Formats: sequence, structure tokens, C-alpha cells
Amino acid sequence: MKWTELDENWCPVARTLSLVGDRWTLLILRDCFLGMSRFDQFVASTGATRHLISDRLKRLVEAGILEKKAYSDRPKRYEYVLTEKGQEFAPALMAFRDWGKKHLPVRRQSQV
Amino acid sequence: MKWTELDENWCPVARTLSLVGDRWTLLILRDCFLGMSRFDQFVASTGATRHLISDRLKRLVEAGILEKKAYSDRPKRYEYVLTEKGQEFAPALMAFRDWGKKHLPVRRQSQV
DNA sequence: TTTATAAAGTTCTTATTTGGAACTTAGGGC
DNA sequence: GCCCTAAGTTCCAAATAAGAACTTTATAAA
Repeated sequence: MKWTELDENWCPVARTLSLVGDRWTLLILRDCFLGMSRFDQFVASTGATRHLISDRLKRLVEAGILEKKAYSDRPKRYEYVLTEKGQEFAPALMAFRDWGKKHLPVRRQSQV
Repeated sequence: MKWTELDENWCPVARTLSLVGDRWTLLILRDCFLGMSRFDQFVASTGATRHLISDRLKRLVEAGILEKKAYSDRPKRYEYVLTEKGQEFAPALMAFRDWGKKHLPVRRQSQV
């Protein structure tokens, strides 16, 4: 089964996962909550390929979680900001953060 | 970057995602919270391939989120139950559920 | 005594997705 | 003209997943 087929599942968890249920998507959302909004910031911060970031941003915009806004006209440059629907995803990320802090401590400090 | 390389990331969200950041893993956890514990239940419920379920259960057991317990000796049969560490993942799934219920309503009712 | 069923996987081949690097487009500055 | 930035796109090789069949161990039925 492809994961996009989960979008009409009876379970709201499954439907949510069909949209954001992969690590790069959730890392992009984390970055948005940390104040990032630009393509290259997401690439640098997540470590994912440009291709993946491009694809995931498209999905998030289609889903109404992010909004693509021009912040420059010449040349055309865009940034991505959380919509209200996206903002409401905060509790989920906070739950992930809390679980990680408690159960997955870092041994060695690694770079961003 | 491979997603397993996120496990020593500075960010607790990223570390959590390196473990459970894929849709099938989270669906398995959802099923555990719904009371399921057996291999074939996970296969039927999630719609993922047996191979995937096998792999993800292994990871979850290694991570101490699930425990593999024999419930029959002849023949040897195992089930998977949430550890306390796994139980504490509940808030994250509830956040997903709430977000899905609010923002992703189902149009047509589909089967489990 | 085959035959059938069940649970929990494993194996196999093919298809899809991802990784990594280079390239593109549209300016701006030196 | 040459280099730089930002936001992508394109290409091919490598990794991962899909789908179906097969395995193992044991119980029950014909």
C-alpha cells in the first residue's frame, strides 16, 4: 500500500500520517516553528536533498499547512510560512520533543 | 543524508523521528494503543507489507518501545506489547489524532 | 494419512523513492 | 565579463518498498 492511500482512512491518525508522516516533512515543520521560512534554510537545517525539500514543501502548501509567499519580486523569491492550520500542529511537535528529551538523550554533542 | 543519522542530532524532535518518523511505525504504535499485539493484526490493520511490519517491529523492540513476549511455547508464538517508554508516546499520537479530526475530515466512509 | 488451517516470519523479483551532485534562472555587485 | 545568491530542476545510481509466494511448527478435520 502506498502511504498516500491513507488519506481517506477511518482513523484520524492515519489521515494525519498520510500528510506529514515522514521525517523530512516533520523536520520542515519543526524548522518553521523555529522561525525558518526559506528553501535553503530547510535544506541546510534538515540535511535532506533539495529534491526532497522541494517535494515536501509542495505537499505542505497543497495541504494548506504552509503558505508560499513572495518576499521579493525582482528576482522572484518565495518563503514558506505556517498557516493557522499549520500552527495548530504545534502540540504534536511538542509531544515529540518531550518524548525525545526524556527517552533519547544525546551522548556526544553533534553539530546542527 | 540517511534518516538513521538523525539519532545523535541536537534536536529532540529529530532524534525522535530517527526512531519513529515513518508512517508505518506510527501506525503500529497506534494499533498497540488500540489493543493489538500480533504480527498479523498489524499487517491487516495497517495495510503495510509483512516485510515492513517485520522490520519496524524489530526496530521498535531494539529501541525499547515494544517488548516481544512469547504467548505460546508449542508452537513458539510472540506478541508485541508497549513498554512504559512506549506508553509515554501516547500524547504524541493523541495530538496527531486531534489534528486529523479537526483538519482532515473524511468525505466517504472507508473500510478498516 | 493426507489435507487444511493458523501464526509469524522470510525470500524473491520488480517497482518506486531517495541521495548526491550538477545545472538553471533571474537578478546584483565588482 | 565574472562571481554570488536564492530557489528550484534534472540526471543517474543506490536504497527502500511492494506484492506475492514460500517456510516452519503445530493443531484439527476428512
